[in-house]
Amino acid sequence: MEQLDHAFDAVAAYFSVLSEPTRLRIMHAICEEEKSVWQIVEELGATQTNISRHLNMMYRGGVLARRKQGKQVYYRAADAAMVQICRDVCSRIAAQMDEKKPLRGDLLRLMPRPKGKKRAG
Amino acid sequence: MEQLDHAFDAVAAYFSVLSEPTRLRIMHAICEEEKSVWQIVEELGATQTNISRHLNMMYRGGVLARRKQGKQVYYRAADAAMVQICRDVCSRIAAQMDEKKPLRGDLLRLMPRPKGKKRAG
DNA sequence: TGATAATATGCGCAACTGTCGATATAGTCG
DNA sequence: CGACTATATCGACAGTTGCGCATATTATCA
Repeated sequence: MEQLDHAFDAVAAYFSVLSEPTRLRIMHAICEEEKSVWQIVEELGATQTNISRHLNMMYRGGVLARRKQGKQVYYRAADAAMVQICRDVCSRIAAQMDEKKPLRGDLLRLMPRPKGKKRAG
Repeated sequence: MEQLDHAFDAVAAYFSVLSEPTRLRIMHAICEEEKSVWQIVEELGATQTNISRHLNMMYRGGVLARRKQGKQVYYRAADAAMVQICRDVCSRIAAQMDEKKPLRGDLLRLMPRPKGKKRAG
């Protein structure tokens, strides 16, 4: 029955991708629209080496998709449901937190939805 | 604007709790009903030291709740929504996986719901 | 072809994390 | 109180991870 180990490992690996502040900032930066590596580097104020490594890890982990155009590589969220899961976690943390904490408001503003896309209705 | 750092740190910390196979096995073991530390130790075949440490970490991280009864301490999922997030992630991973892989079926069977509780029809 | 820009990678280091054995604490029973 | 059980914590160690520097790779342009 310990074949389930592989399943737990896979889930843990997936959560691991999201368990790092820099990678969450990346998700936050590109969840609305795809951006090039350098755009992300400037927006986050981090080193190119570091961002590039995180982006590649997230890509291999199935969290990000990428597109090559000329010299640039554009990254975007691979899966809208994944971004939604991030929002859900933000809601959970905010929920068990004092309403007056500014952190609570910040949490609820993370990972905004793309603006161009309208839901039917 | 870098006050958001705290928000990202908080979310990363939350995901970190779920980014470890042993802790996911614990979630799987107790998501249906609360269990004592020793029950979990036996079910997972791990050392008491290790399980106890993980349980405490998950408790402090807000993922588990606990109840003391005599000598035993019973742990349970603190938040049904959290368990649902685990299921969502399982679904996501399974979705981008070959249907014939047995791992896919395993993923979809993780974190079963409590049997006794019925939703309003 | 060479020069330049955008991105990825090898190496080393410091910090963190999961694990274990041993032990400490808390609760129950006699 | 002491003996016993259930759980938590301490100290150490190996493996992992995030980071920066330097460098390699890929693509465009002259």
